[in-house]
Amino acid sequence: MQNLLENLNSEQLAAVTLPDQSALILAGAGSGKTRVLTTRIAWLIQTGNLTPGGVLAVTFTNKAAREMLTRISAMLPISTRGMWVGTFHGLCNRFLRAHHRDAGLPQLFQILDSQDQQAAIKRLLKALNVDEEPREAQYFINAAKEEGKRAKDVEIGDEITRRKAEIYAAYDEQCQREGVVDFAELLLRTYEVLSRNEVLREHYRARFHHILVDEFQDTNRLQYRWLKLLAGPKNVMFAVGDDDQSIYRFRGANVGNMAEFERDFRVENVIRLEQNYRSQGNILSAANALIAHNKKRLGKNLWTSAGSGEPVRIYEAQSDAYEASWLTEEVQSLKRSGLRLAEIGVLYRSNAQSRIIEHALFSAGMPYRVYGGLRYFERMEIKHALAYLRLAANPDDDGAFLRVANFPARGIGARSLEALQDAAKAGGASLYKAASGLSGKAGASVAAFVRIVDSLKAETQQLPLPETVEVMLERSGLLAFYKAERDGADRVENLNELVNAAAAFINEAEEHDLSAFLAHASLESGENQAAEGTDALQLMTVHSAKGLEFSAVFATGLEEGLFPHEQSALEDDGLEEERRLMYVAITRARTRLYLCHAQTRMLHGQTRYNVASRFIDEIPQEVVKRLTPPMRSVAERGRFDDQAWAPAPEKAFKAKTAGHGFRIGQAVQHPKFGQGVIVNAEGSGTDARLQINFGKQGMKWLALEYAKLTAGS
DNA sequence: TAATTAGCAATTTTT
DNA sequence: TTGCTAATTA
Repeated sequence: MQNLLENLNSEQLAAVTLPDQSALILAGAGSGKTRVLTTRIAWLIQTGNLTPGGVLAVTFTNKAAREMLTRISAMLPISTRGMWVGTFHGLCNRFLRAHHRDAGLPQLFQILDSQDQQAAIKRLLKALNVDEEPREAQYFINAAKEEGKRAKDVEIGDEITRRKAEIYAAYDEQCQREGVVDFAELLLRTYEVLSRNEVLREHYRARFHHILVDEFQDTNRLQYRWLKLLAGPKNVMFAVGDDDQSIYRFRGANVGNMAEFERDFRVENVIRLEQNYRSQGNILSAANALIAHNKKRLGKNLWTSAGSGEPVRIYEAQSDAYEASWLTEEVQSLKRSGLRLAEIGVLYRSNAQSRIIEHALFSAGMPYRVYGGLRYFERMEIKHALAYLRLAANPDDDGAFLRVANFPARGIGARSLEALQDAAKAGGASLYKAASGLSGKAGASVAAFVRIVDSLKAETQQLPLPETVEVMLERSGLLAFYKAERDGADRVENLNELVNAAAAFINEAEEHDLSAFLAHASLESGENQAAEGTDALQLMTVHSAKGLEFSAVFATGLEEGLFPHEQSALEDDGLEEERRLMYVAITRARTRLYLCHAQTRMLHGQTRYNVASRFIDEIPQEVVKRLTPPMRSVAERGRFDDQAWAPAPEKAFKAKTAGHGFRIGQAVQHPKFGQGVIVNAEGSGTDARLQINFGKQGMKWLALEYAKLTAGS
């Protein structure tokens, strides 16, 4: 026991050893949050307060769940089998498999990931013959479900909402008919079962005496209600989170849950973990000063016992290309000084920004790895393979049927499928069932496909999972198809990898059947990119960097309009969320932090002229060091062009002037809006209008004749 | 049925 | 500018 609690600081210790009452732990970045969470579980068990089976611990990612289990196993000589540790979705899946009857689901229900859901919605809209944006409908449905609302519960304010609610109702019917559930449905269905079934509810309430939640600031309304329902009046909730790192509001995360939790659970103990074990002093000062600009906070200040360390470096580049090539050189010099590339993170606000950075890195022969984009189980060929497996498990899965009926091509065209869909609709049956009634030429090719599905189902019934996958790859013709393709080598490799994935799954998971594997594939989208053995620079968005840390961090593209993103200005509370995002970026760094911005940037095929992000100004001067002379205008820039800090220009900067003395890129002063940069110009003479980026004041079109503009400093 | 082309829009994305 | 979808053509 002494061992467990060794080396905890006093706040961590207090959190770990809290008495049996609900608590909120405000855990700052790098404050040992996971350690507290896992030690708390281990301590409860070791002191006899709790049996492993009484633990319910919820995370947002599979990675975090695995990490938690590993750490608990390392601390205690017990099996973690009986614990419920997992993601909200994973745990709900487990619950619904166990109680599928009560939930009104088939035993082998399938899980739709976002991609599958979108496809299902598209199919539905087509069948209903309504003209609606699938994305819109998907957003509407998920938002409603996350509010805990069924179609009938949606408040109908106007015609548009009424239409969407109708689509929602039809979508739910379709899912029910096909035996599939989407991500939000996993949660909502579980919530509904627990609400109406008192026996089950009491059973789980009696079982999970302690409920622990990680990343609590990211919970949505439904997840919070789910937790509340499960906790009941007696159980103990231990919620760990950081309101300053709440960056997923656009996905439904509701920071307000933290305050609500304090009230609902009459939390007496709000413990703040403010000692940071990651970053050096100046970096933390920058983070603290920045986030202090936010009004809606629970309040927290990070500190460290490490020294102040290096200053925060600010680099101003002439263009996005300069930024990228400077970054490349800087990384090279860091590498020479002994830093591993994997210890360096390059962060940006949006994925589009990676392109130019990649270009520079690639030209310099610098190994890098980009996170984000397609993941293993999201790849097209894997989706196809999974569709065959889904049909083997449940032939009535229309989504899977449509996906692969004619892939590889076997003469089932759009017309055949339409005929089939009509027949299915008329008979109220699945496509698979309707297929036997089809006659003529179309009937023959469809029948051939049905035979493939049937033989797959029959042959794999008794086979172990990896062999099932192998048989499927052969029988479906997928392997043969990609082998014949010119550039199919990667896809063939990915498909073969699926056999390994199945083998790995039966080694690790408790259940070995096909539908468990399919659920796994839906819930765990897999690695972001095949891990390379080589040491590589890490490129990612700030969002995907959350939870990670690097010795050195480059935060790039810190410009008004980009970061904070211009779209955020339209959203309520948008700027504060952008600032939290910046806070996340800063707190990823251990010893060295670079903040970079460029004066011009190619965006959507046009050169944009940007001023530095306000977030840079919100960092105290005492902790920063400017690597470039503070430059105010493009006009002045020439003087610095040949200085050592500037890499060789790739191409001359283009600026146009319309005969009135002002030119694009020039800094100007306006009596009301202050300093800005001319971004665009139109007309000439008395018609001349200038578009000026005033940073905080926004982008404005001003008539030259009336605007009292003077050249800026 | 497949392949080409025009048009369009363009944050962030744990499951 | 890019990458995706929808419409058009061989």
